[in-house]
Amino acid sequence: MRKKRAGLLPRKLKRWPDPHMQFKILKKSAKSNARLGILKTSHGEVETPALVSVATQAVVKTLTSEEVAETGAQILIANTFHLHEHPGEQVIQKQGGLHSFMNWSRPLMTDSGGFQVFSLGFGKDFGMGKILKEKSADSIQSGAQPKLLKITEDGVFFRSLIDGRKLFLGPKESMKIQEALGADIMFAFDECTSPIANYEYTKKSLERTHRWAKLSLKSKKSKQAMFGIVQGGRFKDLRQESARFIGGLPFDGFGIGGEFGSDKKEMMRMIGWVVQELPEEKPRHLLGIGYLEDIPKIVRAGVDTFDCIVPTHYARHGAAFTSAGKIAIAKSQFLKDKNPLDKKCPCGVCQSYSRSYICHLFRAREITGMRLVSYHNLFFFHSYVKTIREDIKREKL
RNA sequence: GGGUGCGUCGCAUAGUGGCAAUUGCUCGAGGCUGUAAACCUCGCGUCCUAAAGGACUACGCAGGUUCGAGUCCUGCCGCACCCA
Repeated sequence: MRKKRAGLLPRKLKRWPDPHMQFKILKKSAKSNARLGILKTSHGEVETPALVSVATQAVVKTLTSEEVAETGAQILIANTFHLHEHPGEQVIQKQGGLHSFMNWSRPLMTDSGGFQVFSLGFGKDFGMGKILKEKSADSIQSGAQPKLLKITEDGVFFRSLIDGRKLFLGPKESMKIQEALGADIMFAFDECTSPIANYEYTKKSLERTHRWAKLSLKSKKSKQAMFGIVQGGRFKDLRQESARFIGGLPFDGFGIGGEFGSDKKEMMRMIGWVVQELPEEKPRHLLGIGYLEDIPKIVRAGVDTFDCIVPTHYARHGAAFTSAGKIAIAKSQFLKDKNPLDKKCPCGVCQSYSRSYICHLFRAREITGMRLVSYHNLFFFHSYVKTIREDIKREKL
């Protein structure tokens, strides 16, 4: 089946590229689809399953790269759209590429800008994310365009967030930028669809994303690895079609993107449809999912890597994750609390700072409060994922 | 001693006849999943109500004018500035 599909590809795409990346599955769980693996890149190895920390603007917000490394981060993901705007890929290229620019010598990914097609488009128009939180009467019909973007067959016209100038990003442009940035793993340019997009819209978008996937592969000149992205929204046949199509292209791994319906069960079903169709031996990256409670589920579903803004984004909004649950550290009750954020946590923040102090920093709007919680949350998440890797090793998951 | 100006919900402000009263901050509650996010939404006189809504009390204090006063008038108190 897959071979047949591959036969439909243009001849140029038939040969697998020779990227500086390898994926090895060390162990498959007998209890679930979970796998223990190792992702090798020229900047080092990533033990999977792994949480990819988000460094959109070539920084994990509030932290230095050294600090990020201390939290147990193995790999980061930066963003093509944002870095193209700010400071521009040429600047980064002249500084020796993203690794050198941000002083991060471990593996790096770059997202393609496809998520911004959604977040700055329909996501913004309707004030919703890629998981529907409450029922919506709105629906995105085939042929609809977001207010501030124009989606064409060749790519997307954006408005700069900084000065309003027009920016164009398509598969070729995204590849060129990602090659200038020089991450170990790039993502194909896609359109992340909205949870209120109807079947027709999602299908048309999917076909476009598939064309873009081929063009992304075709435009690639470097030895960087590239992951294709599966779309198809909440529609089973589209998800499967997309997984088969993208899975049949000579990518080095696969991203599972797009909307994830309106509840966790639906999301897990959707991931299941896709994983079933993807080539077993290649890494699977789940894009932008990673609430703490999601992590064991997605790992059991067969996801190898996943990125999520939650540890850092929530940290800046005063939410600290602990073994006893999430706490809103800025609440006045914590001013009296001598304990660390988490008594069981061995991280540097929990060894040295009290809830009282961190609470004070938040209430006084001191940026160090955000730094301390970001560091702790990342440490906490990475430690948690490590226990999951151990669980797979010990056949507990 | 004389003159001028000002006193509004914890703080700061808007408000020159229809006002439970603007806005910001503080405070409180909620939200955030490939980061337009050190952000956003909501609440913030008291009481009743699930809510719609209702009742009461309020713009330094005391009087007055008026159908109606935070707004106009008189006196007092306090603060600031100017002149002696």
